[in-house]
Formats: sequence, C-alpha cells, structure tokens
Amino acid sequence: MPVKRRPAEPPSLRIATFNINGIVRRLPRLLDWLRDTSPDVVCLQELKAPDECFPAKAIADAGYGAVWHGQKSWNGVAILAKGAEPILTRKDLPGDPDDQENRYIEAAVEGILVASLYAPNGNPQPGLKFERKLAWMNRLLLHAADLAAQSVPAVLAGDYNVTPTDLDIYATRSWGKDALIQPEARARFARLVESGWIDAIRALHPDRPMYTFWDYMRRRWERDAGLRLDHLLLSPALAPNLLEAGVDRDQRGCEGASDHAPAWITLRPVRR
DNA sequence: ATGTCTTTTTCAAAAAGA
Repeated sequence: MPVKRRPAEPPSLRIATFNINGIVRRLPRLLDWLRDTSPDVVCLQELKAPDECFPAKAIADAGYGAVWHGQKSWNGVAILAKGAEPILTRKDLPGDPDDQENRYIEAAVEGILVASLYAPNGNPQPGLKFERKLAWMNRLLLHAADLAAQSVPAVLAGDYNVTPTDLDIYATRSWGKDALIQPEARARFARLVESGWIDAIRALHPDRPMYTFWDYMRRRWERDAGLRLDHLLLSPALAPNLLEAGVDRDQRGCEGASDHAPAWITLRPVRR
C-alpha cells in the first residue's frame, strides 16, 4: 500500500520583537529562546552595549546573521535573520541629524523592509523628555508615511513605549501621569494605524490584553499587572500576508528575564 | 512616595534611566 503523503506545510515567516534589556547579560536567555522558537527575523531593543560588545559570534553560531547599532549603557537596536545576512538600509530615523540616541535600525530581509525601533520612554511627564518622545514619534510617522507611499512591504517592530488604549494596561490608576499612557503619545500611535499600518497583535486579538511588559517592581509579573508596549506594525502592502500573532509570555517568567516578553507574528512570505 | 534592577561616576554611595 502506498504511503499517504502529507501535503507540504505552507511556508510561513516568523518575525519577533524583543526588548532584551541588556544583550550581554541576557545572552543565554536569548540563545535559548532562539533555539526554542526559531524565529526567522528578530528585532532587538535596549542592547545597552556598544557596537564592539555585540555578541555577533554567539549569534552567528546560533544560525543568525545580524546588523546592529549599539550604544554604551542605554538604547541600542539590532536585527537578526536566520540563515541570512540582513541588508542594512539605515541606522537612524531620518529627521534629526543631532539625535545621538541609537533607537532605530532598518534592513531588508526576505523581501521585507524590517525596522527595529525603540521609542523614548518619555518620563517624567510633562517635561522635556516627554516633548522629545513626541518629537521622535513625529519623525517615525513621517518615515512610515514615506514607506507606505512607496508601497514597500514593511514591518515597523519594536518597543513603542506606548499603550495604544486602556485595553493595553491592567486596571490601575498608578500609571495615571506616566508617559506610556498619555493621550498625546496614544494619538501618534493611532495616526499610524489610521494611515493604514496594521497593529498585527491587536488586529488578530481584538479582545485580549496581550501584555508584553511587566515592571520588575511590586510583583507585577506575578499579578499579571502588565502593559502592551511592543508592537509589530505592517505596511498596507504587507498587511494581507499576516497569518498569526502572539506573545511569548513564558520568557518573562524565566530566571534573569528581561522585563519585556517577545511579541511575534507569522506571515505568508512575500513573492520576490 | 514607594516599589526593582542595573549602570555610572568615581572608588562609597547616590543618581539616573527604565
């Protein structure tokens, strides 16, 4: 009797974003997670390490090519690609030549333009830090509009440091003055979505919180007192390819975890 | 106000960023 063959799995591309909160200190966790979930593309934020300390060798040994823009102590972003070298397209968000904070990197991978971004936190609010956060988000909106106008299949992934709505934070008043929930920041995120960029996690999970961050303080992980800060936004050209979305919550419960968990999507690959 | 975690400045302890 002939063996019945299963139809081949339809190919899909897994893209994740992970605020790693210190890549050197968190490297063992990252390598475990890469091995366990095998994402095709990974956007990392808060490397908190200068370029020369980026663990390129360990990441290459895990099967990933990488581009990165590090910074001592704070910020720093990277893009990893399984079995491929990401093709760097930019290392800075356009619009401010004096910006010294490394919060944006962009590369072409698998026919998709992938950005790893880390928006300013913006606290204390109100104040100069918050003004700078809004200015940075304005620059992101302009760049996103450029990409959309060119019909680029793109994903803007990272830590936006914004809870888009009240569904994205647990029931509390303790963040009332925090920059992460302010209407001015939410309005900028909303403009991105209204202009056609798809908030992939929210699009596929309209009713569940889908938190990606739990503060280290006050047992917030144990209480599931979380916030959804990490987002993957798909350009109009890429949106029809969206298949699945989720959060690797279990990562937050690991010993020595980042205060963020990875968020991910799967896509039908782009025809090239 | 505090809570946690970590790094930085500068060589202890306190501030800063998140």
